[in-house]
Amino acid sequence: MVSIKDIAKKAGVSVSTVSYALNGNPKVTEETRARILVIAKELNYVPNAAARSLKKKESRIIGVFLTEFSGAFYGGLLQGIKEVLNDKEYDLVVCSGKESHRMLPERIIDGAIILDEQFNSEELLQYADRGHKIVVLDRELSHPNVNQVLLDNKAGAMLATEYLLEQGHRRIYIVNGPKGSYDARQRLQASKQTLDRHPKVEYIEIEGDFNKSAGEQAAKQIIDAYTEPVAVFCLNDEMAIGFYNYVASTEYRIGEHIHIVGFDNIELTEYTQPRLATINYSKKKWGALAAEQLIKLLQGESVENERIYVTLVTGNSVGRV
Amino acid sequence: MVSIKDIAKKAGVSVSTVSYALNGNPKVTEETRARILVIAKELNYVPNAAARSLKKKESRIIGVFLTEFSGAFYGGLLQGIKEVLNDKEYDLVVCSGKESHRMLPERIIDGAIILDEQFNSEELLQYADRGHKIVVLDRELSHPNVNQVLLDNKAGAMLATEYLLEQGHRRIYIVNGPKGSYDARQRLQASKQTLDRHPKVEYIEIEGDFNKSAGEQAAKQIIDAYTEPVAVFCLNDEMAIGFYNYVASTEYRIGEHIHIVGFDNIELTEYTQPRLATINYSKKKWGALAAEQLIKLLQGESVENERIYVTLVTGNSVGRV
DNA sequence: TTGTAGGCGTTATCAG
DNA sequence: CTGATAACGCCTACAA
Repeated sequence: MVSIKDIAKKAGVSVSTVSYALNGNPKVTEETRARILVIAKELNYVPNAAARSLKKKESRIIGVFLTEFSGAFYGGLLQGIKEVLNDKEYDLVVCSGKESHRMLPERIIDGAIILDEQFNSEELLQYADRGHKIVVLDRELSHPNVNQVLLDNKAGAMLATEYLLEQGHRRIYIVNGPKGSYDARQRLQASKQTLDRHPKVEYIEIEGDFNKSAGEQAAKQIIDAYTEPVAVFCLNDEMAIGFYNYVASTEYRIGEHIHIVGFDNIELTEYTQPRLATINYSKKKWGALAAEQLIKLLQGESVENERIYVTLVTGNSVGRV
Repeated sequence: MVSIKDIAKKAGVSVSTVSYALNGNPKVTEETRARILVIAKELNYVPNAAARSLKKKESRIIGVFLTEFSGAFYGGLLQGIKEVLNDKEYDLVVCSGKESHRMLPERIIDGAIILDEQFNSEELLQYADRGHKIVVLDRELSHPNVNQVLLDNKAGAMLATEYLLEQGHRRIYIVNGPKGSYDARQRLQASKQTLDRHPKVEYIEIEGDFNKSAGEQAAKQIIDAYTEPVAVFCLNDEMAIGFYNYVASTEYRIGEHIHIVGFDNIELTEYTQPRLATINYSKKKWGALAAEQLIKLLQGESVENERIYVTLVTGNSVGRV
């Protein structure tokens, strides 16, 4: 392993001069600097991150914590994060699972972005107390070292629900997300609140977990009880896709017998027949904003919690009654 | 930041005793060890990864390099890698993009698993020359510090092609993958080779890039020229899904007018109507094997290149002619 | 059984 | 402008 010591020896200068030269410190002549850079390249020198971290107390790496590595959902989000970070000379790593939590306290990463309900808030607060900077995308958490960038779930759920009402639907199913999910809780609550203002509308809640199979289950349940056209608000698109798949194996038609609206506007919705109505927001912007907030925290700037706005995407999955 | 020094002071012992105690070195009494552990917990001590890495010359972190963060495809693979690594007390981070390549030479990670055609082989070989251990999943690369774990693309393509032939198809389209892809090249070659043994069979190659939109394009092209039932081998499932979506907007039916077989057996194929015939292999096993090989390399064991076997999954997307 | 001390590769503070 | 030198936090001979 070649270190600045080796370069110093070969160049006939001291290690400090090498260090200055490599870091572009103006203390050293442009001439010797150039000479040192040449030698460094010759020797294939690469700085040692551990040594630098140890000294500078930062790694310039940010960790994003996800529940699982699957999920086509994450692509845009991570892209948004990455672009902002790279721009600020930070690097990004994606982690999952309890084992990798250590990256934060052990200072392998300088900060964390959390989209993992399983990463519990108490643990996060402990890290925040120790001075680690964190941005959460999946919960409310108040701490000077923590910033929130949350979806405007309530607005989204309201838009979706009102869309169904406007189209004349009076019998509405809501397919819920998993118990622990902040997003699901918010969406459900806002949807119910909207529906409660329409006493004539009947609504039924069905359990779900944000996975395709839950959508299939819900579809089966609804179709088994089918008497007349109904509307369904799946609290995410993934379940809506499962719903579609189940319905496709029956004689019923989406947008005719069963009207459905989702949430997230995942890429796949473009390909569904008929197009799934859903709630859209920019995943990339979400990620980018989260990254920006984290960098501000790291720089000691004060930041306000942020909200990601959402819009309704209409589609033929919802017809008029 | 609390270090072993602080613990030593509070415990009235030397730093080395603390270090021994924390690392379970039998040199220290069980009694003092216990006392030190209590104090460490009290002070909320967490070891500093940079210092440890610097000294031990290892981080116990493995990096997986992917082309992009999206792709539902990667879930199982990463899960397989993660399980093996965690079992061996290694941690996993997922990286993407040129900026993160530095993690290897700077020794932030102890080794790398590559599934990213854009990470060019020359650069990889440089790292291998410097002693870094690498497992590649997407190319052939011969070097003592590099191990390959490749899919048996040829067997898969042969199985898929022969399946179409057995079902009586005599007019076959092959929708190709992107130019740079090793997998695509192998699959195409094996498929052609199989078809060449059947001079009566007509086959046409269509360009593609492994994305859904390419499948749609191919479907459009084939349907525009449609005269009689045809068969299609999409070199991956993603394109097959795009193909399905396009066909769904026409009056043609998969498995009746157009027969189609894919490759990868991604989760979504279960939900297609009719079920997509495809080539299956265990993504999890692939990842697990890659991780095992990498660990062996890191331990200085010699390893043979490995191959992941594949099987045919039949489906109603292919009918008899 | 415990303590002392040197060093891992860098950075940064001093003098020179 | 350049060079010694002392950290950073941890590990590990070797000495006591």
